[in-house]
Amino acid sequence: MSADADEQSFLADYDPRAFPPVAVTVDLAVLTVRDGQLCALLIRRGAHPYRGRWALPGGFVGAREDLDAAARRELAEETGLDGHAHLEQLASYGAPDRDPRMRVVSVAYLALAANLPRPVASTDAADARYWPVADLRDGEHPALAFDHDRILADGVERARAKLEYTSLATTFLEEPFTIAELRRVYEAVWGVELHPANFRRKVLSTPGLVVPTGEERATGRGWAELYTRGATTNLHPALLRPRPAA
Amino acid sequence: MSADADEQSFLADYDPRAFPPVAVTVDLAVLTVRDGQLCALLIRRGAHPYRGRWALPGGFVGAREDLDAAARRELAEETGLDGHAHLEQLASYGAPDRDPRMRVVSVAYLALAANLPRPVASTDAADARYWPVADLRDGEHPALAFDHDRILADGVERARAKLEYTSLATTFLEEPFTIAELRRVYEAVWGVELHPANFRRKVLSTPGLVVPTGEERATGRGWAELYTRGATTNLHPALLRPRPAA
DNA sequence: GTAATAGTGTCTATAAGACAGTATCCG
DNA sequence: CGGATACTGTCTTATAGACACTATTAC
Repeated sequence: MSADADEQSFLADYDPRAFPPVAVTVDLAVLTVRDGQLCALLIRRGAHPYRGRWALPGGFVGAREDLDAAARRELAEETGLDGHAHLEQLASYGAPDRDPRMRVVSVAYLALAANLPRPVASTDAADARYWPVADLRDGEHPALAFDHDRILADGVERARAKLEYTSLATTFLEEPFTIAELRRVYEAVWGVELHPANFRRKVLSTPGLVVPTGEERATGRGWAELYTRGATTNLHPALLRPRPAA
Repeated sequence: MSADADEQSFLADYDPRAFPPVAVTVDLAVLTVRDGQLCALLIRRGAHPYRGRWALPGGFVGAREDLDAAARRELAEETGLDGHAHLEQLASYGAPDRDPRMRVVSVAYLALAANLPRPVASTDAADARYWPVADLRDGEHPALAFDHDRILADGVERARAKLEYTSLATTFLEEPFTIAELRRVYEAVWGVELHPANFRRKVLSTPGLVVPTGEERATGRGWAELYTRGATTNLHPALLRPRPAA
């Protein structure tokens, strides 16, 4: 009741046996674009609970490990990522019953990477592959384990939103890339068709977004100029996705 | 090494004594606008560590308590908030040494509320008051306890960004309010001056953002029309803050 | 009167949506 | 040839920034 009741609860925390056991994990929503579709890396669980169900990759946070470091370690373990991928914290999920075994608070991360050849089904899981998120949404495949449907949905929405005002779309591509390839990333992530001419004008009129290499690449028909990522990370004004009618 | 090494680590978690003790807390960045300044609610710590330092309000997450529920409970305890305040998860902070006593992972929340008369210095802390965030930034006052400077800075930036594309600014005001009062919220949060005429046009041209009551209020000089919050929560197009030069 | 504020109207620059049109290549 | 793609250019509309102007009130 006194002014340091707050402190007493902290002191209670100080005794390892005085507070309820909680595990802290990181879960990863790893997104990439494959064959024109936004895909998420999923792991098939080999044991209970949710045995046989697909789940986001993730794992325990080490005793003296930073949250970001744990996410980076898991990303490397699950994808064998060598190049630079984007990694950012997404949100935390801690419903008391989200894991039937014990109280688990999961700090979810969002990772964006260029098309990865091998899903690395070796290390930690029974199976691993990239699933188109559109298929998962349609209920065509069973729901994910735990609350991972929700986490993945939040991650996809974060990625969709960030394409509007950042240069993150370029992290889905290997350098160098063409303007049309960049446009197809936007189209895959947003699930819409964009006007090629207007998209091109918008991208090239944003200083420092992409840097022309001077090279060209033979595409399906014709030749397309090649670009690398520029220094600009924030888009002003934004490249807004088409709204579902006004 | 086998396909369920992942599972083994989960089973290890299942034994409460087999994983390192971690405490999960919620910390609140409670923002309000007082006297034209964006202010944050801070609590003066009455005990070690960081005794006497100002800190964000927060506390332990109950054994079977959801994260959001813990944040709502703490907000009610610390502010005595009766009316509707906005509350959303901000991010999680889990550097291994952020609390000298033990491993603590804090899930931070951002709360926005209308001007609150009494800081409620009674319940949990030695002292409590609203501090203008501009003063804290200038280093005019000592740094906050733990990593709360960082959390508060992240919360302020989140609030600033969300004013651009949501109707959240209205949660800083009691109804009914004038367009000028709403503008002063934007000016306080962003720390800039806005053009009154253009701001008015923008707000009134966004359908459903504010609803005229038909009443008027005597202001300093003259009469101003009164409005209440509308149903629109997302602003399209956004009300972008002035950028520090192009 | 002056100073400050609420509110209206207008001009201009910018940017986006729509679309015409050329050049190139594949089949 | 038709069809698809890379790329250029133009027209229209919507919006934001800047600013002129009136009305009202406090002092």
